[in-house]
Amino acid sequence: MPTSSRFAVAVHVLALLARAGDEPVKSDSVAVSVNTNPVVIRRILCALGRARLITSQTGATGGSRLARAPERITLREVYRAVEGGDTFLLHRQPPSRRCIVGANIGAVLGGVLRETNAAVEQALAGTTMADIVARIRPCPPMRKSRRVAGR
Amino acid sequence: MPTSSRFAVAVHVLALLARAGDEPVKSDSVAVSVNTNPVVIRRILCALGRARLITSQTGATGGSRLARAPERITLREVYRAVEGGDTFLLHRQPPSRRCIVGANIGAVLGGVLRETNAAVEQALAGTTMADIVARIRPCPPMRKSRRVAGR
DNA sequence: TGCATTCGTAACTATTATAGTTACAAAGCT
DNA sequence: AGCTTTGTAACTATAATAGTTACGAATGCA
Repeated sequence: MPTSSRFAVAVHVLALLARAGDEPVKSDSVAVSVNTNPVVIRRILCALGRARLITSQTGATGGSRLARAPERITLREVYRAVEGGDTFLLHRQPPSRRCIVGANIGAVLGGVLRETNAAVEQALAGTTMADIVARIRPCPPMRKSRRVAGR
Repeated sequence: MPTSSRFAVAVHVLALLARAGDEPVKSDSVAVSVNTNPVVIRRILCALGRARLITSQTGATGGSRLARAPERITLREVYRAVEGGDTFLLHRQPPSRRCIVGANIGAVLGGVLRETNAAVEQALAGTTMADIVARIRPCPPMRKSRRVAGR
């Protein structure tokens, strides 16, 4: 069983940006909503920026916003941006090559795990950030001039 | 990204038992093939026993063997036995409930992650230990009286 | 019955991934 | 110029996993 909440945090972050529309959102206000440290948020934002899902700007009026419409951002892209892609792993140390099973299990399992990771991505591809935002609440988007993003 | 090789090791272990047929396999000989410590193997075997996938016996002529035919053991069962089930997780600390996104993202993501975990299990359900063994090598099963299991 | 053998498990250490924190240079407004 | 925010480095803290040693309990056999 793994341990990373980065995907969940990334979706949370993008939902906040989606609700903010054109208004840039600062990492500090995101951190308040996510209830964590701003640097943790900036690391996620950085990964999302590298994946071209958001754009960020420094400066007093800076912050981050979505690079495209929420309808055009799938959870698959978010997942790849922050988790690198492969969730299911092989042995840590390579098995004994002197045993037929040990010598071949890597290749056999590799195929299975590749298919499994593909199934994950396919499942995530079916949901967009627009779907997420729509499910968050059946109500109009946030108004301007609030401190905490998406309040 | 997670970090557990238990699933890979468990499949490796079961492949060894499958190839051994009725002959009980000792944790020490499994450990040699997997290239790790016997206690690590025994912990996996213990989990597989709790899931009724194998049976084990103490004593000089003891060891472990499959509880049923390899055709009737799916990777889904193996996965649940050693990984508990949920690979995709939510936030570590709960988000701010004072923010609409924070207050609702848990429920929304929960649904998505449940579906994703289900997709994983469905993908794994399509392969049995018999498939794994068949792919390991197109050759007859091991002969008796070998020290290292499955050699 | 006594003994060698093996499992199951506790207890501890080592390693690694993730998250949290402090600090600061670089970028960008006004 | 001066204030603000991002991006990142460097460090600490926490937690999961794996590795190791040790030992009681179960089992079969002489």
